[in-house]
Amino acid sequence: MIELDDIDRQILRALARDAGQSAGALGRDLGLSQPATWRRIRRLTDAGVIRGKRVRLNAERLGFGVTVFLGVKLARKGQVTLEDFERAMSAIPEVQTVEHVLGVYDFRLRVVARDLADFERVLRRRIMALPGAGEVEANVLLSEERRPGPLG
Amino acid sequence: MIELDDIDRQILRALARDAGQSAGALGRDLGLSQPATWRRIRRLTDAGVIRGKRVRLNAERLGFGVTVFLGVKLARKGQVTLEDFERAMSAIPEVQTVEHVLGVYDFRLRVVARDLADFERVLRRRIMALPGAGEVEANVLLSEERRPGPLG
DNA sequence: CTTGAAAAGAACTGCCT
DNA sequence: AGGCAGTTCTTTTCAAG
Repeated sequence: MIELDDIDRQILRALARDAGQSAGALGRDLGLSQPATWRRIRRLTDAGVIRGKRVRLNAERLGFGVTVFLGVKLARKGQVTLEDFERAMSAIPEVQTVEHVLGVYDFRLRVVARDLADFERVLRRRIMALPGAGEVEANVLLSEERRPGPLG
Repeated sequence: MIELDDIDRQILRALARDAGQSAGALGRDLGLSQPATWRRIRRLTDAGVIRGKRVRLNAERLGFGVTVFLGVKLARKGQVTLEDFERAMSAIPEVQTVEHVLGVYDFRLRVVARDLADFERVLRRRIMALPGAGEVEANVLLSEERRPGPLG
C-alpha cells in the first residue's frame, strides 16, 4: 500500500483516461513542473500502482461488431481441472477475457465475434464443445462505460 | 473496416501487451525501420483501430483487494429510465465499469471494494438503494487473464 | 517544491528507392 | 509500401535555489 495525495490521484485519473500525454502537459494542467510531475509518475510506477500502458483496440473497426459476456459453469467438477479448462478457453482467439470467479458461475468470458451468426459458431463449436463445459449464460453488450474507479 | 496485413497484426498484438515501447524498438523486433513502424501505428490510429493509450492501475496496491461482477436487473421497468439508472450507477466511485447488456440482466457492473465488508456496504447502501434496482447476481473475482482478442 | 539546462531518445517530416 | 537523414519534441537526469 502507498500513501497518495490529491495530486497523485489527479495524475492517475488523467493517465487512466489518456496515457499518451506528456508529463509536461499533465503538469501544466495541475500547476506542477515537468520534473515534479515526472517524479510522481515514476514513484507511482515504482510502487506498482501503475502497471504499464496498453493501447485500447476498437473491436468494431476490426470487424468484430458483437461482444458477449458469458457465464460458464463447469459440469462434472473434478473430471476436468480448473486449470485445464481455463487454458482451453484462453486458447480460443475470440475470447478476450477469462475471469475465474466465485459465485453463480465458475468463469466469466468476454467474447467478440463478427456478428451473431459468428458468435453462435464460437459458442457451439468452441466453447460448448470444451470438455467440462456446463451451463452457460449469455449477455450481449449494447454499450459500455469505463471509469477510473476509486483511487485510495 | 480496414485492411490489415500480418505486420499490422503483430504491431497491434505488441502494443496491446505494452504500449510503452517505442516505434524503433518495436520495429527492430519486426525487422522494420523506425519510420515505417511509426507510420503503420499512425495509420492504425487514424483508422480508429487504436483508440488511445491507457495506464493499467493496480487496484490491490490502491487498497482495493476485492473485485465483484454484478448482474443487475431493473425492477419496475418504465418507472426509471435506463439512462437515469446508468448515470446513477456510473456516479458510484467503486463502480469501474457499467455495461448495458441484453439478456438475463440489464446491466453488468465491475465493482471494487477494500474487502468483503466494504463491498457489502457498497452493495446495500449504494447499489441496492438505487431506485429501480431489482434482482442482483454477484460473482467474486479470483483471477483474470486478458488477451488481445482476434485481430481481423 | 521550483527553474534551467543538458544529453539521450523518441516522435515526426520530407525525400528518395 | 520501405529506408535514410534530419528536425522537433519528450524524456530523463542533473545542478542550484
